[in-house]
Amino acid sequence: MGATNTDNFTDRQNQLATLTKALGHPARIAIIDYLLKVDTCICGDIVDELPLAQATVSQHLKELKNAGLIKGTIEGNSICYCVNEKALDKLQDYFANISTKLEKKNSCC
Amino acid sequence: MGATNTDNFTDRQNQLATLTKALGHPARIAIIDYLLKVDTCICGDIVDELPLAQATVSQHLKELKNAGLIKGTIEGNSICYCVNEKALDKLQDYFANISTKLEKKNSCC
DNA sequence: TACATTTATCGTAATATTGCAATATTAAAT
DNA sequence: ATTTAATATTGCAATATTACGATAAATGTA
Repeated sequence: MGATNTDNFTDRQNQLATLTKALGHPARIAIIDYLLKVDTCICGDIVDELPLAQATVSQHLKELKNAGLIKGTIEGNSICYCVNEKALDKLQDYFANISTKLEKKNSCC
Repeated sequence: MGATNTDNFTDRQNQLATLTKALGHPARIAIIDYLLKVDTCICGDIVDELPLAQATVSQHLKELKNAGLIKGTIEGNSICYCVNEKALDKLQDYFANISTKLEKKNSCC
């Protein structure tokens, strides 16, 4: 074990879990923060911004990319990482939907 | 290592990471789905709903509770689990905020 | 061509997560 | 008091994650 059982859940559930899991680390929240803050997405500076070694940051970027939350394009010598709007929109939809459901609900606890 | 370095990130970043991490498993998404779907939150049935053993479900519930995403109140013999609106509101705010930031942004990748 | 810069990958150690059977705990019901 | 039920906890094995140094790969520059 240690491996997540995905077979018995819906695609939607697995997809949402993939996205939220990818965000489930302060370094990766910080990366998203940074990408939203800077105008240009010239991104070697992510490493300088974060309190982690270059190899570790690269790993976190890879996870965000695998989950589809960011995309990277080669820009000469370096790489330009940007947030992927579509993935973040999915998450926004999910939580917005939850909020509307909660409004209609009578809280019982 | 294997332990997340939280010291060098902001409280906000750590809090958001805690919340998203707790949602980062299909079983836990499924639990939230279920809690939002049912009217009454009598909740021993979560175990019946999920394709996992009772011990495993209990563990997932514990993680959601630790993260503050759900709360459980003793209801006689059993326990009533409900979503915690406040925590979900925080997440909604986070993603809504991202969306407004993205609208103002010129996408570069 | 040689060198510097940037990013990715490999190897490895420490720790965390996932999952379940078995067992414990707690409260209701008999 | 016993028994039954619902949940939680423990113990354990398999796997995943986190972090970093070292190294590789790729590209730009002297």
